[in-house]
Amino acid sequence: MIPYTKTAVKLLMEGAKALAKVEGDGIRMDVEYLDRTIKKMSQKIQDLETNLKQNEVAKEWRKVYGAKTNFGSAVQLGKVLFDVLKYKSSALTASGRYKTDEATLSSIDLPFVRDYLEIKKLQKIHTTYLQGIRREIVGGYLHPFFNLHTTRTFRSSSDSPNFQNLPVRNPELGKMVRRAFIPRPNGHLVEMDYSGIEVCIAACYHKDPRMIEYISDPTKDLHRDMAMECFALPKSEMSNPTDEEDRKRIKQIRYCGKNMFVFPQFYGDWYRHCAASLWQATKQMKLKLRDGSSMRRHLAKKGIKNLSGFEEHLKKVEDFFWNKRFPTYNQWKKDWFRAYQKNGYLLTKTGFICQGHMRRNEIINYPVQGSAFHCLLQALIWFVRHDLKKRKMQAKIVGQIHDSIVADVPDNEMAEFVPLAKEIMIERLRERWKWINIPLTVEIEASPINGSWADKKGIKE
DNA sequence: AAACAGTGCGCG
DNA sequence: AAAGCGCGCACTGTTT
Repeated sequence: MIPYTKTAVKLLMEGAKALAKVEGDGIRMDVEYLDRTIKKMSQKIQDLETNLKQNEVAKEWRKVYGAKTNFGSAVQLGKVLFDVLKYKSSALTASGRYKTDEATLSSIDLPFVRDYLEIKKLQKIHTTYLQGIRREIVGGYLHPFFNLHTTRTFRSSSDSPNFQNLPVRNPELGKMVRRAFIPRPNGHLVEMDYSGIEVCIAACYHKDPRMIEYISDPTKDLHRDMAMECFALPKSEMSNPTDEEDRKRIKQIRYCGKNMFVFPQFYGDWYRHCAASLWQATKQMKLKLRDGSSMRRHLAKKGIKNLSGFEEHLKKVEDFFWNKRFPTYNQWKKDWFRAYQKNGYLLTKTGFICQGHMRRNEIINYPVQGSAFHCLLQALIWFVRHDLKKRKMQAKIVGQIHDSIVADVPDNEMAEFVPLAKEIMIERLRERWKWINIPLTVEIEASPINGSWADKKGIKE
């Protein structure tokens, strides 16, 4: 993929300059907190390891491997569990070895395996995040790199450390890491997030009227609707929560619809794979109905008794999704792929050409992923190279995560900064790129004054 | 010692 | 007809 039009080249050049400024400014870090937490974490992991090594399974492991024993080796673990102890292996890797990822291992009901997974998780936090970040801090500031030249789709990437994959989905671990990121004195860390930008940008390509309706009407909710269809639930089960717990229950089911059906389908997944993850989720996430009965039981009542029955059901859901619900989107995918087959390249809305040997799913996804990021990049360029400078503001952009921008804003500039952010990211962008014919929305969260990134909350506007 | 493939896992 | 897109980092085990 190479930049094609003049405007695309300009976007990359200005983007590189803006990001260089972001890298140079850096983000302030709470080094004392980090050092303290690294120490605590090392101790905790060491204790858990000592415990693990006394387990019967560990003894068996040593019997097999002797001096070569390495509790960090997933290959050894696989042999011990599946060859020696004869547990049933449910999946193999691409090269035919036993799979030992969390999804596979969590089905084995052994204290050893549970503890092993717990240690793994903590080790990831310790080495990749806490230590990995600490190593890169200079003079109290962290300067992650943001690259525009590494990615197939002309998104960005980040490294040393990667600022774009800090933990967040697990709230406890997310907070532990994000607590280390702080604003400059008397400032706020502010995160501005384009909501559902890839879905919006996809709609600018395919222009499916029913999808546009979903995006434009705030009372509509595609993820919830698809969760309902996937699990054969009536609307009453997914609306008007009775209490806080019920709200969480609905949220979990919606999460499954979003991340195990809707997004995978957009990216070119198919019903069997979706069925497998959803089916597993009913058990692993212990999905329930309002009366407390299990999702599996509910499905059984609907005549869906096992995975293959669920696959059949998902096949119908998928068919309806593409052929009845979003036929225009479906047709666009076909036409878009055919055009690539004929021409040998594709052109994105932001002026980039992708060429070379690509698979169908790549053809569908690259233009969307790239253009969505370019919206963010253009906004970031305006912030860094135009508006903040012109207004002589002290606010700084300190990072970027594909569809969100992180800024460090002095308390006395907040009232100016927030409306400016909305103006740049929504109005000005739509003015510049007329092909964006979908309303964009931006969610803004901020830390309290002098508070860390872990404490960010939605702000009143 | 450095490079590489394979695996797993963090994020959008 | 084919069958999730894009990244970076740590670690193991092998090859150069």
